[in-house]
Formats: sequence, structure tokens, C-alpha cells
Amino acid sequence: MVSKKRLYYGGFGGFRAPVVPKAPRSLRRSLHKKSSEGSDICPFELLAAVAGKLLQESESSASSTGLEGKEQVSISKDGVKQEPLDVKLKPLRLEYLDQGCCAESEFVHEHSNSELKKEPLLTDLPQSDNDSGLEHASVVTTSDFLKEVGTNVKLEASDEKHGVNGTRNHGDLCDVNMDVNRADLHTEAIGSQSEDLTAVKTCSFRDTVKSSVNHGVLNKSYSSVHVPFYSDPVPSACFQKKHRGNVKIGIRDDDENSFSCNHHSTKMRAFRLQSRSGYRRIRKILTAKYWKTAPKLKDYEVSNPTSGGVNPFDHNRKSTYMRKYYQAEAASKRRKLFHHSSKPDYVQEASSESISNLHERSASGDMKHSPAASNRVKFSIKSFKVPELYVEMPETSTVGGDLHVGVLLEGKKVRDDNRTLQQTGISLNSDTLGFMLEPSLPQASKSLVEEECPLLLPCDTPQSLARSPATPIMDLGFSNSLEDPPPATSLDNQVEMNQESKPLPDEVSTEETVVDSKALVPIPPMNVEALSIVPVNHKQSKRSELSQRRTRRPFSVSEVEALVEAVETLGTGRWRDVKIRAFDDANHRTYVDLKDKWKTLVHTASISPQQRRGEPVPQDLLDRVLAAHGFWSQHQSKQHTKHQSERVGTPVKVCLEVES
DNA sequence: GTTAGGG
DNA sequence: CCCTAAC
Repeated sequence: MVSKKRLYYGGFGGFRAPVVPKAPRSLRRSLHKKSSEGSDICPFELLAAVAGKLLQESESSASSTGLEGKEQVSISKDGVKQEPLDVKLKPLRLEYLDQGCCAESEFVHEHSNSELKKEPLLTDLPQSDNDSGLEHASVVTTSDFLKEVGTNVKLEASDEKHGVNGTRNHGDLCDVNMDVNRADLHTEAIGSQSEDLTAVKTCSFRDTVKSSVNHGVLNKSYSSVHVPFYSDPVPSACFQKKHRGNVKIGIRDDDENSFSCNHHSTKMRAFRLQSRSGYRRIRKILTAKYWKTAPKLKDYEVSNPTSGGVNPFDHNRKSTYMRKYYQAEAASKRRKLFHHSSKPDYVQEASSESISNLHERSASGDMKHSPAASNRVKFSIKSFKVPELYVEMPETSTVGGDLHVGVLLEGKKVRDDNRTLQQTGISLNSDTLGFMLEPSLPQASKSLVEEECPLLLPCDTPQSLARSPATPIMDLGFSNSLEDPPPATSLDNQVEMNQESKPLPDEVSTEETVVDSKALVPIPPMNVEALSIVPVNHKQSKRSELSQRRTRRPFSVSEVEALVEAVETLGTGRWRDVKIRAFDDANHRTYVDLKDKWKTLVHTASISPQQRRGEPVPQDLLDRVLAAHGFWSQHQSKQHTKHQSERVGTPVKVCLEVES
């Protein structure tokens, strides 16, 4: 197969896929691995096979309607019984910022329409030169490539007759998207099923391809998309470079017709393996990042930094951007904050979806404990709706990188203070709220979470203080938007993540970074600690983006009184002292706040009562404000205590105190 | 880190 | 309340 694959390479400028030593796979792989590697099995085949099962599952489980006619694919051995399946393979397009990279990577391009279907094997697939539309579904054939890049396969049950587009809408699509490394697939497939899969797979794959082709290929909407991006571990220099440039993957709906440019991307529906427990695991690996999109996503881009084998982290800076757009919104929205996603459909559909796991591996572990593990971040979200997702990864960032996530609730940022969180239904113990990407490996995950995963989301403004319930805002370091006021745990939200991490080449592929396509699990508040902190660097972390205005907390009369009293005593200009004296326990009142309040009090006292707004301040207090203000104005505050005698009015006693 | 002011 | 220059 290899040779064949290479043929395709030529299409890309003659680059050959670098021979990459296979990175050690995860343990589990090792279990079953033998057949996979040695075998000629095409990854796709495997995928196809898996897909078949997934479909079955999805069918059973999937509530979604719309699957009318289904192709039937019979897979004899692997346990996928003949069930009607319609599998679709959607091509993802990978864009490499660095064109050169593309060349290196092995891809098979197919014109979406025609070519694929004819031949079962990927290798056979003709290359497509065109970059133009979605039509060009490009499939990465190279095993290596797959490994590194990870493949998304999307399986959809479709009605052949109607064509995917017509019949199935987002909802219909199988939700499961998985990124699979080829290796993983093999492993999974093999493990769960049997080696025989190969043959079957072939069929499946073929069918899959076909159906997609027939239907015009890509559906307009994808129910969900996972995109793993990270570069794989493969040490090969070439590869690294490629990734190093940013890799973007764009997915667009047919409607759009145009993919973004000349990018090669492969889009596929992800599917799960059915193996009992196994299929979950299938989840994947990919990488560094991965996300799901709701069905409506139209455009999806990811850029993935690939870490260099040697030094993944540093010099290779890469930015990864993951974006999802809704058709309508995409343009308008800011990338970074995508909170707005407003589409209802999307939301609804997407809502159910969740991302359970993200695994990220860092090339060299920043983590002390275990390199591999350290990188991992567990990220769980419940009810995850992402209209648009933007991820940026700084080149400099380490694998563990920063994760910046913000949550918007009702258009407002949710701060991570306790009050806000509680209101939101999220409780935090600490100032920061973190997300962790959990390695697919069960065992690892926990350990990582607690110990290894250091990723923390720094909160910009974290003061946690009790705040009025008014508008919950949480700053996490990144912004998430919650669309609705979340009922406790389930929040609909959009998440933006900025993560700086570099994927580790080696490990990545091997280890699994698996993302569970669907399950986002809300992180228990308790685990906050678990949230690892990742240093956020960049400006992004800055409050400008993240922080939101603090919730407004009007001063109560008693607070005003305390303030006045303190100012009478201390004067104006010693706000820190005032704070300590009168508001030491009020964490939410900073000395700047007190200073500002005094300013407003002075102003308030100087205007007519009719002009005043808000909770009325007793006139007597206002009188004291004016008196103290006048007094201290003349006295330069602190310094002149001694002149008190000169001072006019009230503050006499105060002065005395001060002096003393 | 505080102050002082403008926004 | 935020932001910031100036200390």
C-alpha cells in the first residue's frame, strides 16, 4: 500500500511523505497492534469499518430522524452485522499555512464526486488537483500523515435517494465525530473486532466514499466536527516543519461551495468503534486540539502548530486557530470572542453534544511528572455548543500551554468569582477555573488531572469576592459564552479557547489524545484545584479580552457612612488606609473603588436631590461629605493634619485623630 | 503597589 | 467601574 500511497504524493508536488518511525503507541495499541501495523490495511478501511458500527449505534441511539434509505453495508466478520448503513466520509480539508508542508504530507485528493467511489482503496483514488471546492475532498492517505494529523471521519447515515443534503440535516447526522489516528484505528478496530476487518473495511470505506460522492459529497451541515489538530509526534523533520507552519483545516458546507482557498483538507465524519467499551476509546487521539462543531458549521479552520520533534515547544511557534462559523454569523463575529453564536438551531442541536475529552500531549513534557502526561489537558464541558471556536496557540507556548477559556452567560462574561459561578451553576473553590484535557486513557486521566495537568486558566481578574448576584461573570482566562443562563451544570456555552500548548510529536500520536466526541463532562467545581494552571502569557490573557467589567455593586448607605467616617478621619488621599480602616473585609471594594465613590459622593452632594439617582444617600451623610471634602481639600489631606485648627468645619475630631 | 484623574 | 499615568 505504501507504494501506492506514494503515488499520490506525487500529486502534491512530489513530496514524499517522510518516513516516520512510528511513534510508540499507547499501551492499548500495543495490545493489538501487531496486525495493524504490519498489515496493509488501509486506515480508511479501518475507519470505514468502524464507521459502520458507529452508524449502527447511532441509528439505534440516534434520535435523529431523517435516515430514510440506508445503504446497507454488510460486514460479516467484525461484528458489524449487516445493517443498513450509510456511511459518509467527509473530507476534511487541511490547510497548511505553509504550503510546503502540504507537499510533504501525503494526501490523496479526490474529486469529491467522481473519483473516490470507484476505488475502494484510498490509494487508488485519483488525485485531484483542484483546490477549489469542497468538492475536492482530500483524504489523507498516508498512514503517517494520518497518524500525525489525525483523521476525522464523519459517518452519516443518509438517505441515498434523497441525498444527504436533502434529507439529513444536522440532526440527522450521526453525531459522533472522531478523530482517529490511523494507528488508533487499527488498534481499536483490531482490538475490538477482529483482524478480518480489513476486508470488510474496504467495503465500508468504499461505500462510504461512494455515498458521499453520490450525494454531492459534503453535507452542508455537519452535525459535529471534531478536529484534532496537532501535529503528530512523528519526529520526522519534514513533518514538523509542515505543522510548524500553521495547519488549517477548513470545513465548509456545500453551500459555500468554496473552501477557503487552496487548502487541502480532509473532512470526514467521525465515527466510533463499537467495541463495547472500546468504541469509546476510539476516541482519539489527536491531538492537541479538537473541537466539535455543531451541525451547522460551515467553515472550519484549524491551524495547528506542529511541534518540532526536537524542540516542540519553543522555537516552533505555531498558532492554531480553530474556527467555526455559522454561516450567517461567521463573518460578523470576532474570532476571538465568539460568544455570540446565536443560532438557535445550532445551539439546540449542538447542545446535546459534548466533548468529553481532549487530550493533548506535549512533545517534551513540561510537566515534571511525566512528560507525556503533563501535556494533557482534560477538558470537559457539558452541553457544549460552539458556534464558533477560535483557538490560538502561541508558538512559544509550551505544550501544557495556556488555556484560555471564557464563558459567557447571556452575553456576559462570567467571572470566576464564587458568587458568579454559583449563580451560573458553577462553583469554584479557587479563583481560577480550569479545564483539563484528559487523556483518553482512563488511568492517566485522573492522575493527570490532579497532578500532572498543570494547566490553569489564569483569571485575569480574579478577585473573587462576593458579589452581587446581578450578573454573573466569570473570567476564566478565556471566554466562554453561555448562551443561556445555565441551569446548573449544563450550560450552553460557547467556548473559546486559547491554548498554548504544543503538541508533542511523538507522543501525540501514540498516546491517545482522545476526545470523546460527545461527552462533555462538566468539571466538578470541586476539582478546581485539579484545574491546572497554565501560564497564560500573551496579551490575550490580558483583561482586555477576558476581563469583564465587574458587576456593579452600588454602595449601601452603611458603606457610604463608613466611607465618610473614614475619610473624615483619614482625609482624601489615603485611600488605601481608608480601605483598610473601613473596608478591610470588603474584598470587593478596592481603595480605588473607595476613591471613586468618594468622588461620586462629592458630586452627588453638590447636585440637587432630584438629580440624584440610585439609592438615596441621607442628606446628613452628604453634608458630611461636603464638609470633609472641603476640609481636606484645603488641607492637602494627610500632611496637614496639624492645621486642623485652621480647617473649616467638621473634621476637627478627625484631624485630631490623625495627628495623634 | 498607590494615587489621582479622566473616561 | 475602568484605565492609566505618575509616583
